[in-house]
Amino acid sequence: MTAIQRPKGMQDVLPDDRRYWDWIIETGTAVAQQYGFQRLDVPIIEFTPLFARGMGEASDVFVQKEMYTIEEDDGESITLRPEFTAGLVRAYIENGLTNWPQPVKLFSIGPIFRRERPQAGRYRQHSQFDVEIMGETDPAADLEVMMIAMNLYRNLGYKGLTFQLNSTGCPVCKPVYIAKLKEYLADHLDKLAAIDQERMIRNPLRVLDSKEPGMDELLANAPHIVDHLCADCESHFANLRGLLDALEQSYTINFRLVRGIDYYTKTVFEVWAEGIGAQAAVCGGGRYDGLAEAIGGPSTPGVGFGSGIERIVLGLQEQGIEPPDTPQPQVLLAHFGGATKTAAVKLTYLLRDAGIGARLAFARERRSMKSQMREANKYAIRFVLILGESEVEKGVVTIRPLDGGEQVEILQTELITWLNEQLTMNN
RNA sequence: GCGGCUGUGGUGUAGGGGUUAACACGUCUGGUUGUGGCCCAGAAGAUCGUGGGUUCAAAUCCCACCAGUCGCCCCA
Repeated sequence: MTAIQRPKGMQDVLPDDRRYWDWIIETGTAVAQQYGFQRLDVPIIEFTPLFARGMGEASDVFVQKEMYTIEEDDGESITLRPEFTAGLVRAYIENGLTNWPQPVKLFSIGPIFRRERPQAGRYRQHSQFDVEIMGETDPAADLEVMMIAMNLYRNLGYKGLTFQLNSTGCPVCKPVYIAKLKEYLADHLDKLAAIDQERMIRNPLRVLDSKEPGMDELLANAPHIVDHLCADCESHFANLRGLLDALEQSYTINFRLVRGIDYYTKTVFEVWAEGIGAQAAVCGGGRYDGLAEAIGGPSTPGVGFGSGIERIVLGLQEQGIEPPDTPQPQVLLAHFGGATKTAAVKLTYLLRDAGIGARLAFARERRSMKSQMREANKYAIRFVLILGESEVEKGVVTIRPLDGGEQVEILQTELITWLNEQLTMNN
């Protein structure tokens, strides 16, 4: 029998990688809070219709088969969340946040699930840092979520990021544009690959995102949505750009940036990083003024983004950026079994209660000093506290500094004071 | 769902038909009685991804499957 393995597309986050996660989550939380956002967590499972609605017919079939959906005995269909936004909007409506002072600024962190074929930077379970503003149409709200993303990456020391920006219009101007795009593509049908011909029928905007060779020129000459926005969308977009310019935040207007789902309106954006494979977007988001209504709530504008933590980690590692050191105990208690062990255990917990991190050497029987010293060395311990028979008898502890300093003997009653002095030095 | 590449101790690799599968790192033990790093000595740890086939003989060649990985599709 072979040992059971983890399911496809699921990752174990080992301590070495986990350092990055903690750092990212900590940094993201700090940035969001600095902007006045509050954390709200929603369940990992929601009723399936929450995700099915609002996505639109084009993505319906394709997207839904990539969800982890469970049909329950009582006939309810539930789904492992494939995104954050729908759940947060649901919670906003269900818990009456509609009656809080508007807008409501929220963030969340956690796993999401998509049943796709894994590749670099794309896993079936991945985690997102997610930020949303509900109940605000001001382009300054769009700016705010975008800047949270940028701030996060900057605080992490990320280099070489590009802000990709586009507007996807609204229910008024988007259909008009799609018709124009379709018309143009139909005129050049012979130049389209089979896959793009399909896309043209199913979800024409996606043709803009085509990876087929030779599409650059054809698409450059195609109608671009920013030239076909209605007055409202046009001014929203101009306004947002003006604010970005005022902050001297560089960005690229990318007319090929599209989102496949119907609920997006006006602003769409991504942040791209180099060196993490074909899935270069480290962050994707936009405005979704139609979503709340689509899931049965009051019409409420919203804007937000999700940023994949695994991809941020990949990018940081690619750039050789190290997370800050995580705190480790700086003392280890060595002993020789029997009464010395009991004394060591007691002293260990005394230190821990006093807020001093301590590692206790484990040993079922008498264990050699050498072995315990080697252990201390492996974990970058600064002081080995030795409790042997003679120390226990005298009520002292021998302190062996591992940095080459002189070995000293201290009264056990003075140990905490002594350590507090030593450990604050050089730190 | 489709395609490319890859599967040898914990990790990284060598071995590309012939008896006990090699090396490095890591792990553990020891180098006198209670003292680390470096060094030295030793040990543990691999059904060579799984199953079939070819052959006197397979880690090695062939097929299938599985897993990983990269890309396509899709991307909320």
